Amino acid sequence: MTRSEENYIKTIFHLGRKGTREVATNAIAELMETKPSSVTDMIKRLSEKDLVNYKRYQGVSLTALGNKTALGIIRKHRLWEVFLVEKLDFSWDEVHEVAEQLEHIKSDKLIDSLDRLLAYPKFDPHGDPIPDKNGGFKERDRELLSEVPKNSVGVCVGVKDSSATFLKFLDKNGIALGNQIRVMEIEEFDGSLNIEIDGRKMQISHVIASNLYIKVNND
Amino acid sequence: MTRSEENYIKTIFHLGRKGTREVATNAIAELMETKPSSVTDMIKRLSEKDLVNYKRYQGVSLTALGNKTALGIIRKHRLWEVFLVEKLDFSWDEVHEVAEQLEHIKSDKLIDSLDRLLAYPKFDPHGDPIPDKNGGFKERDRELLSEVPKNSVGVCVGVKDSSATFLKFLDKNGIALGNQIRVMEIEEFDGSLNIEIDGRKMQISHVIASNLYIKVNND
DNA sequence: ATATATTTTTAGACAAAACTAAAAATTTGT
DNA sequence: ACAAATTTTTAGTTTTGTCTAAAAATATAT
Repeated sequence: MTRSEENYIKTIFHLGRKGTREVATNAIAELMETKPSSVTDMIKRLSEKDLVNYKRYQGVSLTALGNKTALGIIRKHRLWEVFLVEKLDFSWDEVHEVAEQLEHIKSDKLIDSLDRLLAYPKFDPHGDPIPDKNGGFKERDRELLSEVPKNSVGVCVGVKDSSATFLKFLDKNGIALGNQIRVMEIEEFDGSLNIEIDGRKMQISHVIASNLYIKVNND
Repeated sequence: MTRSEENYIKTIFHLGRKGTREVATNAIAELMETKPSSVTDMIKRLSEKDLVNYKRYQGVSLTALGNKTALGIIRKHRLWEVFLVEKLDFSWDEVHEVAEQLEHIKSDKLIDSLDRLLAYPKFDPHGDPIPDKNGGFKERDRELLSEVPKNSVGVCVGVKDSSATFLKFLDKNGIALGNQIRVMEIEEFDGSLNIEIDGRKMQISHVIASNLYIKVNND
């Protein structure tokens, strides 16, 4: 598998998660910042290798093999992210770019040893689950902070948007994974929330709340 | 810089060390297991980028920029090798292949942090020096075991041949970096040596001795 | 339902990096 | 020194992955 093929597989996987099964050519092109014609070319190649199901004009989906491949790449990406944060003191907004490169390194021994060094982490620095060796992983029981009712109490366990911009914003406002959160008030008008987070009271916009995952207590 | 360009630069650097300044097209092709015509093509490209000095039929040498580039890649390669051995329990015969991939990862922060994690090592698992951030490094004072006189005493500090085959041979015979070595006898006939290594007496062939570096005491 | 807009695919080009085969330059042997 | 051998380069192809421009299929809107 070439680097480029791996990137396509990964993108198709991510687009397939959130939405319909069949992924549109244009959606892939947009996310990968490439042209639709290039996507069509690559899809044909992936199809020949039995990594995707493809019928012209009908979108594309991963085969079982493609899915397994995607999970392998995601496993590597997320393990490297944990490594960068835990061992090399990267902040959570700096890891993505480097992990994008490291995820393509080919060595089973390397990734298994890394997993061991990190003590078999189950989640990456953004709260996303890390597939195990066989591609298995459990989506953590979590909800968007914007979706839970007033008076909910829980722990911040992940972010939906993991762009550097959003993560830096959270840093600036002292919001981090593991923080205790209580929803004090939900504003009818604009959907903003009054929350208590690790003892501090603050107000956050609906946009912020809809990009934070919370694990609600006694659910 | 593409991966391929980096590999050429690295190869030209290594060939330039051991031998004449000007490196032959054929030598590069042989070491990289490619064809001379491919080498010529690439040399032209590197020349355009001012990484090598090139005059047709006259061989090739690195420019100052090319040299700096090579040292940067070698620094990364050797730091990753240390990481693999120290942190991931790779053996010294397993690191090269993976380091060949890792050396191409682009991130200054990554490599500086890795250097810190490893406590700024000066030598890689084969005893080769690791260039610092600015490309500076000191060749350790060392000699081939085959070159030192009878009764020399010292420490094994490196290998010349770092192929997996040779390294595994050394493992099997309990020879490792850091071992104390005394040259008891040098056989006129075939150049084989009787040595005492960490207390054990053994005989090694001239070929073995000429691939082991020793730092001789009181030199 | 049919014209319009959008999406997707095809066709043809290009750059990187490799190859083979043949030509040109250099080196070597006598 | 000059013919033979070797080394290096050129010329022309190939593969991967991209692009633009145009054609084809699908979706949408009145």
